[in-house]
Amino acid sequence: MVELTLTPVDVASCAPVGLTAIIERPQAEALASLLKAIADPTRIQLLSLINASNNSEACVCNLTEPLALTQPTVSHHLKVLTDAGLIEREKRGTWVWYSVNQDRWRQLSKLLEL
Amino acid sequence: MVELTLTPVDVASCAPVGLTAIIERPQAEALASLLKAIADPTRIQLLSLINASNNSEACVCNLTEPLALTQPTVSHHLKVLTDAGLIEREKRGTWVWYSVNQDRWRQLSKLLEL
DNA sequence: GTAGAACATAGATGCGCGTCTATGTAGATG
DNA sequence: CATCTACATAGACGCGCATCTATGTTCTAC
Repeated sequence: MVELTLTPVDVASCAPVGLTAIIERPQAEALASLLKAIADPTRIQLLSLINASNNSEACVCNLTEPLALTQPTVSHHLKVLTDAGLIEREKRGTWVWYSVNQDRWRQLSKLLEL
Repeated sequence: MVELTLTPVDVASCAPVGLTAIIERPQAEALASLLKAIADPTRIQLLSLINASNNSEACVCNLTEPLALTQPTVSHHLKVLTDAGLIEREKRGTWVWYSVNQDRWRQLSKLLEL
């Protein structure tokens, strides 16, 4: 199964100056891939849960219960977000800690400007 | 076929203050629906084409050729964007003119803040 | 080395969505 | 009224994706 062909997407080339100029197909597909990674209710809740956690980071075991999902499903969504460069993964011992990539988030905001 | 259950999505209740606080399921679904409407390369190109047109508006016949898609397909995408409240529809004679809803766009930017 | 815990991966399933062709509707023109 | 044009709607098809169960991998502890 092909997850995301761009891992992570080259945000800098997604669009010249937001949505004001004409966007060619490759850049449109890159931006769409990035948005598609966020356009899921479970992943939106994951992002908010990570941000609301202590030190703005969380491990998988802290995320399964509030979402009432199985561990593999949560791992899958975290992988989608990681591949898109929206969150970062850090293994410390047995646990894996995820945190939001704020730089990438700011880049996305600029791409959606009018 | 169920297009979008929220038409248009109630953006004001999508999230309290962006993605900093915990987002409950209904708000996450509303925000996801809105993002899903944009997370398609064809619709991103449509938005950029409309913005780059004279007076920032365009009719369907001006959008089919640059995208190399059939007219029903373009109409379908414009309906998705219209249902999401991201563009507005105005019929003048035989032509239908579409323009970007800038207020809604600004609302979306705020919802994605960290 | 063995056992258990935390997480990832593989494979299957069912639904959603992007695109098409075919057809319907509304406005302009004669 | 008849015809043409611009656009919308209906239905079908094939791919993508969100979720699950089952299993593999890695680290810790004894």
